[in-house]
Amino acid sequence: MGDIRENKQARLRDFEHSLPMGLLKAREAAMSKFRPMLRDHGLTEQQWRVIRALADYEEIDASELARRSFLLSPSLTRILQYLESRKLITRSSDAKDQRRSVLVLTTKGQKLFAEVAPDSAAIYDEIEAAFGMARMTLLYDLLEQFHETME
Amino acid sequence: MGDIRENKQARLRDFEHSLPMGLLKAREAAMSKFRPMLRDHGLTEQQWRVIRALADYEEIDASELARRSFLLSPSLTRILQYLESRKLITRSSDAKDQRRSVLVLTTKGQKLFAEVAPDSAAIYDEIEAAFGMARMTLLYDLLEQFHETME
DNA sequence: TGAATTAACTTAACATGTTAAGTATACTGT
DNA sequence: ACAGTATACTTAACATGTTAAGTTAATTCA
Repeated sequence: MGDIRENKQARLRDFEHSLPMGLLKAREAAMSKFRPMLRDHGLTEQQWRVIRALADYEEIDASELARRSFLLSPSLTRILQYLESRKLITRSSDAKDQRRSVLVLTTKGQKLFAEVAPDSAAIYDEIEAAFGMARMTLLYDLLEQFHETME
Repeated sequence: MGDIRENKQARLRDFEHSLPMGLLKAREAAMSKFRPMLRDHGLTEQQWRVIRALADYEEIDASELARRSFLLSPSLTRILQYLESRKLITRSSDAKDQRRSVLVLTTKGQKLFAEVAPDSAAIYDEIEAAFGMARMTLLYDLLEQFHETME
């Protein structure tokens, strides 16, 4: 029972150093690297998540898009309205199920994606280089394990 | 160069499995355990962060409170107005520096803290038991390292 | 087959996140 | 002393988070 270990456990009891706070701070640290770049492209991080998900699929319905971009449907509804107003996406209703909307990136949307993607990748590369691939994958694995444990 | 490792690296390139998304999902998984309890007590997670920080200090000014609760000042301003309207805190201005407000938990606020704290601790215990102390501290350490690397 | 239920959104209401601008007080150097 | 600057908030404006309720279309099953 070393003091070091006891101190670590004690710190995790201190809410400023709790796991939820650690997750929040780590994410904020990461996103602060991306936000200025996205801002220069006129996008929020959530709008970029949607565009990125749309770029991966020819067609995708709103439910699937919400899952993949990890947004709640009310948020997604608003974002899709905005992206449609900027003519970055088009919506149509699924012929086989009129409840579903099918979203597609317009040419303009694809163009924007092509512009932002390299900048995004460059920042990701920097982060990876600074933190190291080994710790990066270890951290990601732990996050996934944690997520699974919480289910 | 095992395939397993290459796959992991490839997955981290897939934004749905990127580190920022992993951080977001892990945090959401954790907070979803706390939110219903906080809701029963009539608090949001941010309001609870503020109350918790206030409970740790006799007196604290808004800047320090923002740092400790990890909130931006505009958010904190609104939250303090709300908590004051519920008579959970009082504000006064620092005699030595009129720019600063000094926040203090009222008796009602202390009472609420005393009610919520055990429920919060219980949930934290469950999470700790489920995920294990070893992985918990490892994950937290990695998060701190990541945070430091990003500075 | 048609009333009840479910699914896929959308709207509403309120709280917070984020950036920029505004206000009042303190400090700094001449 | 005082003009200039910095600090500590506060306000504003817009976007998203979160929960609840509403709407329309599909599905179920008596």
